Amino acid sequence: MQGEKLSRREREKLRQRREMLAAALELFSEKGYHNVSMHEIAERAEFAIGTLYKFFKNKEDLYKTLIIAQADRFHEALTKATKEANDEIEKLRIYVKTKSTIFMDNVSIIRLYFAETRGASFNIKAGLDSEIRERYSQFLHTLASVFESGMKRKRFQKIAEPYHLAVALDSLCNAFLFLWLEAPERHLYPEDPDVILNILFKGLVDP
Amino acid sequence: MQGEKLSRREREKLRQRREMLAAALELFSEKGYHNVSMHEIAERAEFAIGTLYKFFKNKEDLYKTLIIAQADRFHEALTKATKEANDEIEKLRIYVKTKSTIFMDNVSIIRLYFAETRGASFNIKAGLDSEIRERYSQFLHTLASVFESGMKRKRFQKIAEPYHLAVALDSLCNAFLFLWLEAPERHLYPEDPDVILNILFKGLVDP
Amino acid sequence: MQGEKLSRREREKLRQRREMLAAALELFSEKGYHNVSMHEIAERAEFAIGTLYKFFKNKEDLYKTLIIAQADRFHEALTKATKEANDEIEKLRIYVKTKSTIFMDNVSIIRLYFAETRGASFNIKAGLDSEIRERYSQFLHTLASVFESGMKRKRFQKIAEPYHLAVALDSLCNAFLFLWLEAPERHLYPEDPDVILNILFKGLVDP
Amino acid sequence: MQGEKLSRREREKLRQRREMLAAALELFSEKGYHNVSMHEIAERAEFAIGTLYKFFKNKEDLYKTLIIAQADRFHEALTKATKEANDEIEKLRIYVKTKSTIFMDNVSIIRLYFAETRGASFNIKAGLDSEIRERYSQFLHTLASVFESGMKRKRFQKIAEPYHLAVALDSLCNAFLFLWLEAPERHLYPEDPDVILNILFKGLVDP
DNA sequence: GATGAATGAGTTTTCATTCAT
DNA sequence: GATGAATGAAAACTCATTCAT
Repeated sequence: MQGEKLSRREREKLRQRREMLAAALELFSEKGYHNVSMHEIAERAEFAIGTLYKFFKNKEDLYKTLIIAQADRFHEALTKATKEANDEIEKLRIYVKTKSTIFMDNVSIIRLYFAETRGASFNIKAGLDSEIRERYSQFLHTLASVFESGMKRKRFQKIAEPYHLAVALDSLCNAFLFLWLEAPERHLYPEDPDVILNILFKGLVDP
Repeated sequence: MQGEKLSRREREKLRQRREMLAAALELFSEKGYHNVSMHEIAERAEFAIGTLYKFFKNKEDLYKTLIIAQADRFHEALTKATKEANDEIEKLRIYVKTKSTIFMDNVSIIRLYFAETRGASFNIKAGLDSEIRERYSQFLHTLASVFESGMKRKRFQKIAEPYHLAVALDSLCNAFLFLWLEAPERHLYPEDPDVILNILFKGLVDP
Repeated sequence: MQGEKLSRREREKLRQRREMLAAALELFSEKGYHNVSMHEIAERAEFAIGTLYKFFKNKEDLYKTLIIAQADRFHEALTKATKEANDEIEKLRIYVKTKSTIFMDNVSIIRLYFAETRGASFNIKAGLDSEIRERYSQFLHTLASVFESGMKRKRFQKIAEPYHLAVALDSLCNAFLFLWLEAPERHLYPEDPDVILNILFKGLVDP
Repeated sequence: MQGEKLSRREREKLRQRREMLAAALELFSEKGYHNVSMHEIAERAEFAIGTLYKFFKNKEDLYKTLIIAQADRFHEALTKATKEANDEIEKLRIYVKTKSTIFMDNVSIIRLYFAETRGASFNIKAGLDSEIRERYSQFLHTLASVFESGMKRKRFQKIAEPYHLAVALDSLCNAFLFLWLEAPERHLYPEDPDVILNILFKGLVDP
């Protein structure tokens, strides 16, 4: 993408930044925003506290950068997932599978992410909320377009607005993934995306 | 239930307690647990800080009391809602309507509640989590029994486990309610519970 | 002493006061001045906090009253002890014995007392120090008079000022009693007052 | 002992630490542990409160450090004093003189020290007590050995156990020094160690 | 006269942030 | 450019004391 070559200096900087973000991610997801100190992060990243502040203007900035980076990573992967197949039904199946995998592999970040999108954010003033939600909404539109094209191609019935269906599918995924998160032994979700899709695809009430 | 009359003293105490909880609720939901100080709560409630500590032994106790009281209130109302009609479909419709009403009328509490049940509830030391989730799970079983009896009575198809259907319905409600919360002007949800129920009732894919 | 009859009202008051002082003594000697709250004292004495303040104008006053009352009790008993025999040597022996008994029977008060007379009093501003020390000094004069009369009657050599000898004897008693207090099993003081008196009576160095 | 040169940084640190301890010592001995706040100490030492906490992890740590450092200093000086002469009587004379000098030069510390070794040392949670007393007891054994060797060399009569004589001598010193402390104008102790030694050396009662 | 609810000043401690070296 | 010592605002919580009932 970025065709320009980076100088050694710049590459070094990027590496440092990544290390700081990695340390911060570990700590925030282990203990939560308010229970992690900047000193702790600096120490874990093996930088001086002053250096940390050279890269991020304050704790909130660091946190925001982190969350947005992760959210982008997830949305990108999910967007890509909806491009994988030609058939819309298959697209949705891949989407659910991909989402499950991301979720399982990033449990701690996911918790942070939901704290931001759902919970009473500690952060209202900072506007992290809106930025994250904006991106989330953009992603939902991508997902909605799958439903839309499916309807055009008569693969799906018009039971609801495409955007609403996107909302519905995503919320079902989250709900079942959380179910699994809280009691992995009882709810063996991730192995079968069809549990979720069935609910959406089949009618509960006889037509 | 409580047949005994309360003395004036006791009634006064209860009123004070309610005022403190109300002030705390406002502040917590505005700014989040960690960004609210006990002094702030005391001031908003128009009591001295010492008085606040007479009623709640510490900040966590106050928070926990608040969350659990509200959760119980909601679960009770929702449980009652599922008893209102005889027909299962009608039960679900009433459920969705009731949930919407509660949601709209208690936006700030709802935010707090979700921070606890969904978000990285690092907010507060362990314990509240599990207590709240336990109650939530109990409620889901109540909701599941509606699906179960509906299946027995052939009103519903067996497209998924009753408990999973309960999870699905509740998560759909939450998702659409949040949608409305974030942009009330665009998504006119609450007027029509059938948007949600349609998704569940009708099949997206032709059988 | 006080010939005047006390009314029932007054007797009742005195009883209450005594109960408060008793509760305070227990608590102060268990946990120390700063680790006891007025509420605790009121509760232990089974009075309301307001009633406690009717009797003592503040915490310091209560403490002061308590310490002085106890000191007086001890000084009185010790003064009486020096009157018991005719012979000065015997007087001293009785003094040491009495002091031991008092010490053993009132260990916790003694600790408080020494905190006041020796330690860095928390209380310098209040002048408890000086009041207690004044009484202590008065008592030492009483003890000194035993040495003085013993010298006049040629029972004692004039190895030092009578007052200095009083200081010496009392400090020896305290030292050995503390020795016992800290390790009762190793230093079997109280059984033998002569250990102390020997040191005073016999010369360490050959004349 | 410490052959290594300290860097400027380290020397600076040590100086700061000393200043903090000096400020703390002044305040503690003026007003007692519980009547001194960490803010007060920081202010007197002319550091920010946070800096104080960089050096001592909490108030108790600061206090403990202070007391033990001083106690060690005194015990060292006194132990050295008992090695100065060959003759035991002379050793004791030097001991008394040294103790007087220390006492006079360190009145405020001495007050604190006695609060800890004698007074109801409720001041501070357990632990300091025993550590200080242990060291004191060790020192008494050193002093006792002077008496013991004096007895072996027939310089002293066996009027009591060496350890008891050590206790006696030390308590006599303390008693007379406190006498002077309270009323320097009346009791001109420090000029003449023989007042104390006479009491020990000469018999009060004719043999 | 007794009561105990209410008060709020004061305490210890933490931690984000700055800036001289 | 990196460092980390120094800062001090702010938080949770306690408790002596008052005063309306």
